[in-house]
Amino acid sequence: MVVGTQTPLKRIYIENIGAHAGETVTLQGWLYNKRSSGKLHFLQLRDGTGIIQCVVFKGDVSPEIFEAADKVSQESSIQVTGVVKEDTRSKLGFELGVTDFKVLGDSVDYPISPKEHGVAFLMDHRHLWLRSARQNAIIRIRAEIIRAVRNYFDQNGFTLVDAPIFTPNACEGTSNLFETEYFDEKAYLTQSGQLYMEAAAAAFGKAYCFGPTFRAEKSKTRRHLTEFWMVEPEVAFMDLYEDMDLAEDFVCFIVQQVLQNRRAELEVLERDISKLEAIQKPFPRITYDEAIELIRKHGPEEEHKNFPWGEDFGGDEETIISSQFDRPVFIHHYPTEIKAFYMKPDPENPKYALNVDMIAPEGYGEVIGGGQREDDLSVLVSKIEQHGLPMEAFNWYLDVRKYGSFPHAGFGLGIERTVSWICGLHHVRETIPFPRLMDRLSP
RNA sequence: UCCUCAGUAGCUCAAUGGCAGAGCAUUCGGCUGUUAACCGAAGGGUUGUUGGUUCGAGUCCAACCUGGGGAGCCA
Repeated sequence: MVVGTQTPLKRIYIENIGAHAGETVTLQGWLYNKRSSGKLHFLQLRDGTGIIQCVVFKGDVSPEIFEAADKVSQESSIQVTGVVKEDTRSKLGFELGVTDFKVLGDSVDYPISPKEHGVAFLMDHRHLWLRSARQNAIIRIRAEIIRAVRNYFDQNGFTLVDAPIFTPNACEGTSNLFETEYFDEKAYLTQSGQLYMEAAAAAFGKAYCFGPTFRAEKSKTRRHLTEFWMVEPEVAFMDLYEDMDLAEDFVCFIVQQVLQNRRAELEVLERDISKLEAIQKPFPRITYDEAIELIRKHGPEEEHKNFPWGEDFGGDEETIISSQFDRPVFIHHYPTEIKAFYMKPDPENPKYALNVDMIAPEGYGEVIGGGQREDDLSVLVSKIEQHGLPMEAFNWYLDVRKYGSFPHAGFGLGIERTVSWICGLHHVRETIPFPRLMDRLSP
């Protein structure tokens, strides 16, 4: 603050307005919208923590200030001083009776008007779109979910072990990776930190990583981004069933934290809160075979009646399964052959893997994928050979089995799909501040 | 990669093969309680590109470009 003789302004944020009723305060922010009525101007001021109506009455301010309030344009940055008044007509419960007003920064021809816009236009202006009440609510809920993720693991004995973004090889050999130059060799952007977490589990017992991951798939659906964030816990001496216990406890915690701390934002999004309040332990657990039966029994199309065993589920099938439950559902024991090489086959029936997916309710699809890892060195070596993967790239990974192998399990939770589900959104592109899609690299 | 729909004012959209339109935004004027305020006026157009059919094309045909929705792939 400037040291001087001027009266210091009492600057506050809109979210704290209730504590200042009757006081003269100063707000700084942007003009969200304006309505005018001859001798009255109603300025909707947005400061990032909320929106408040500021009433400029011609009789209360100088002609210059009244004129300035008349001319101010949408999204100009402004400073407003006035008296905080309780007012039942306001959604916030308070208004500001303006005594002083000035424009800090002009805004000429702001492109996003109060009326409707198309998705492409809004995505081109994503940097401005984030100012809108709805996008603001989504990103605040995303931040709350991420806080809950970190708090859960930090408070339950996990150590944060960051996985690298540059990786030397196509880790799982299943999906397309982004390739980049790394001095004189090729590197790939990580698709998962899991293999590194397995090494971390041997060092820390309980470990997790949280960061961006990348997939170069040409997927063009509401559930896919090329850059997305994943949290991946891995625990030594944990089996598949304890893995499911952990996942359901974790997801319940996230939902509870959002319900507790971001209710106002859920209301902005008109989210059905009762659907979230239903997210309680235990979650139903069904096998892949049982899931197939559900699809054949409840699928609306003819092709569902004959859904073949051995095929992975698409978005359609996931929706059919999730519609049978009011909370997330675990599907475990998929056919070993359709799962990644590191999944451990069930010793009692090696045709099935000790893996698990968690399908979110309301058709939001897979939010978690995980399971128990192959811990037998020789089995893992032959799996790598079967999948045609380069053995030398996995030498370090095999060391985890070579030096004191141990049963272990973990999972990965996709942040954007979780945000999409909890917010009740149609598309994951709104769940991340600056989405990266097949056909979108900017802004 | 495939299927499908669309592209007209800054934005969202109209216009039977026959004069290029509206709402919002912008500018000007009016209004002491507005809630996507309202009322009046003004400015704003190479109808995605190229070619074709036709007396005449925003409209019909072909190719291409861009975008939306979906599938596949994938998480």
